Amino acid sequence: MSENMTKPSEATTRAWTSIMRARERLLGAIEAELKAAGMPPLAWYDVLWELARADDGRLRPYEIEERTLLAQYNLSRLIDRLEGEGLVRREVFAEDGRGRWVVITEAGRQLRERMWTVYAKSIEANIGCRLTESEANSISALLARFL
Amino acid sequence: MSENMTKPSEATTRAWTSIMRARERLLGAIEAELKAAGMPPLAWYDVLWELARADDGRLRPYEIEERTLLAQYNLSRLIDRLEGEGLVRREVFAEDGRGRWVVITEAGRQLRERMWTVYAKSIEANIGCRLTESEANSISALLARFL
DNA sequence: TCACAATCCATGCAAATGCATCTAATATCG
DNA sequence: CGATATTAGATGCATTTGCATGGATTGTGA
Repeated sequence: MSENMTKPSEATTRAWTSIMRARERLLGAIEAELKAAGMPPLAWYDVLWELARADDGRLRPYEIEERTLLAQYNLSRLIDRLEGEGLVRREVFAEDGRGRWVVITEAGRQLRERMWTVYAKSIEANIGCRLTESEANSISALLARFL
Repeated sequence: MSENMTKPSEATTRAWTSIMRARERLLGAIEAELKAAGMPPLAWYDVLWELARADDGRLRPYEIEERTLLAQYNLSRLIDRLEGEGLVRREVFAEDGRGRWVVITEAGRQLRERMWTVYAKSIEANIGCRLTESEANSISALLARFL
């Protein structure tokens, strides 16, 4: 707990507010485009994507949690909604009676793909077209410090 | 509306997820430290800070909205809460009967300062100490493309 | 000037979130 | 083994958000 008491530099503070604001703006734009296309929120995509690329299309809730950074209680209820829409289903996890599998359904895979057609265009229109490849790489390399 | 149909590159997509995740992690850490110190959420800070540095310590709601990127209806109710705590007060805006002033109080200024002592430490501990000055500058320069 | 549109902010209601806690099952340790 | 702690996930409740719309005022164009 021995913290460094040094105050952040101007540059550090600007970096922080840039991260906050860029995310704000970009997420706002992208979510708006998804919504305009009649698609559900981005968090649905994140979960469906993690499931779709997992072995057998299934993960434990805590695994989804780690991969998406969703809070446990939020994920639990997001899965409720996804299940209600028939996009995933919960199955028993035999090796541990406390655990569950969350399995993506065919409808879930299809929705994810349809979301991706919109999402991809959005990412390109809001982000890709404003960065060179090397700039994009710089961003992910620099921000990797925080992951 | 003629959109570029090109799909985003790998690098672009990674840049986007880096932004989302870095913000997630950093905000989580910083909000947790504020809360641990008994402080209100970061959004309160943002509003108080914009007011504190504005002329006469006051702004119109729509000005706060622009500066903080808060949604209009969220800001309206955030101001309710701030007002309830005596941190700001609303005053009439004589030139336009639709408008309002939001004025920071002395208690508001003091709270902002106390929050800053915690917030600054958090920014340094989570961000500053992981970046050189030039890296921090690179981040803000690159992300400025989106602002 | 008068009808109509636009702007500023507030608010009712439904949905999502945060927090604390609960249940059920498993792990640990005497 | 038995008591206790820990883990996985769900949930009740209060707060916050999102969406649509409302009320009040100002701008605009015939």
